[in-house]
Amino acid sequence: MTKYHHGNLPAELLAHAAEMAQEVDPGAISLRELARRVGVSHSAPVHHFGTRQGLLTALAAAGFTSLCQALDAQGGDIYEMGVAYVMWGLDHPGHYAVMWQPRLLDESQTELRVARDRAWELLAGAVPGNGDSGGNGGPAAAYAAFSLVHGLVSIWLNGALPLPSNPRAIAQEVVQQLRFSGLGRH
Amino acid sequence: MTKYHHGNLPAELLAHAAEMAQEVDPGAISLRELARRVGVSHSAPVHHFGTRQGLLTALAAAGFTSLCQALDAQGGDIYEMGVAYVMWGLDHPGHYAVMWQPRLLDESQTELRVARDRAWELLAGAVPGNGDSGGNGGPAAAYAAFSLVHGLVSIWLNGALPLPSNPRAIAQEVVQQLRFSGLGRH
DNA sequence: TGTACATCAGTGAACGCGCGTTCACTGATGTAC
DNA sequence: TGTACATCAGTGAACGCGCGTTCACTGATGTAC
Repeated sequence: MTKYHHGNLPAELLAHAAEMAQEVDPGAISLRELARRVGVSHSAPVHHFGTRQGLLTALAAAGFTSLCQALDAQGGDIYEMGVAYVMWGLDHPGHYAVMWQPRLLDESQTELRVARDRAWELLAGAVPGNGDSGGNGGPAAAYAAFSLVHGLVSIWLNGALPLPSNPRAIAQEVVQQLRFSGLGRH
Repeated sequence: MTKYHHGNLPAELLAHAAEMAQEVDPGAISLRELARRVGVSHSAPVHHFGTRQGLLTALAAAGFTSLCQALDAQGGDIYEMGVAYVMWGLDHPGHYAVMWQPRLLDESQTELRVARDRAWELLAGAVPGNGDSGGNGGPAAAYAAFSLVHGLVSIWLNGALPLPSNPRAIAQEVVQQLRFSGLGRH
């Protein structure tokens, strides 16, 4: 059953790391506890990720890649992307806890920077008036959109406010509270 | 110079704890490092706060109390309160890092719950249609307002986006992006 | 089909360290009389 | 003014623990010939 060569250990380590990051402060994740959970020697995570920071960085990069897929599927509609962003965050609490925390991450990792930049382009690019075409939205619209969805996810994931039973419905209403210049109500 | 009885040690400990919380992940704050910085024995913080969690809870409670003062000074205007909230957060990064993280805190501390509830009432009470008077805003307006300001502070404090040189001006614009039912543009 | 060898994945012992918490203590302050 | 005593603030030694990282290693796999 337990093979010496696991075959997919890095992926399984990341999956368990995500689980841990959702239980405790991500800064408190330890490589040894991770190894224990996966049932592998404590040096195995080191072998694949080098350091604690390396692990968190890989987790964040994987998160951004997955988030991009979710955003891409929305066809560029700013409101639907907003809702998709929130729902993705709720579905990936462990990844989310680490993604927007540069202090925990190794910025020299290309994979992280690429995936994060891509996600940011998708988000900011969907804000009216924020693209290359110029417009009247200005940077404030992009700040507002990102703050709104990031804030909502953070509040719910941190437990600052209790997670309601119908988060999607509320997320939809909340996103509607943004007035984008030049856009009517959705 | 160094008196045995310090006179104001708890306050000084909290001040240094706030400094530390702004440098590192708040989950990584240690009582011993705090004591070292203040130049006091490592049991002194224990004497005053009991545990690590007790220290963080006291820090959060002090933050909420201070935040309430800042919000109170805005005369109930929702837009000005939003800006004041953001600016308070930027001015108190250490407190803020801990305030909306119930996982780190001891919820049995009455002082924390009282101060936090008070802050929440001030915020939610200022949202149009969210008071006892009923109205058309609904809970989504309150969610949106809180998400927006909390998100903006988080983004800037975490370094997810660089802090601009004129945060207040941007915060003002960002808050204006909210459309509150029954309220015209400010 | 078989052998030699390189490469990769995972192990487990060892290191030094900082931590939270406990405990009996001492120094300082204040109050009763 | 002086003495006794209670209370509070802060000390420092000691405990056991889990951690990140290093290192030489072994087991498994695959490839060249």
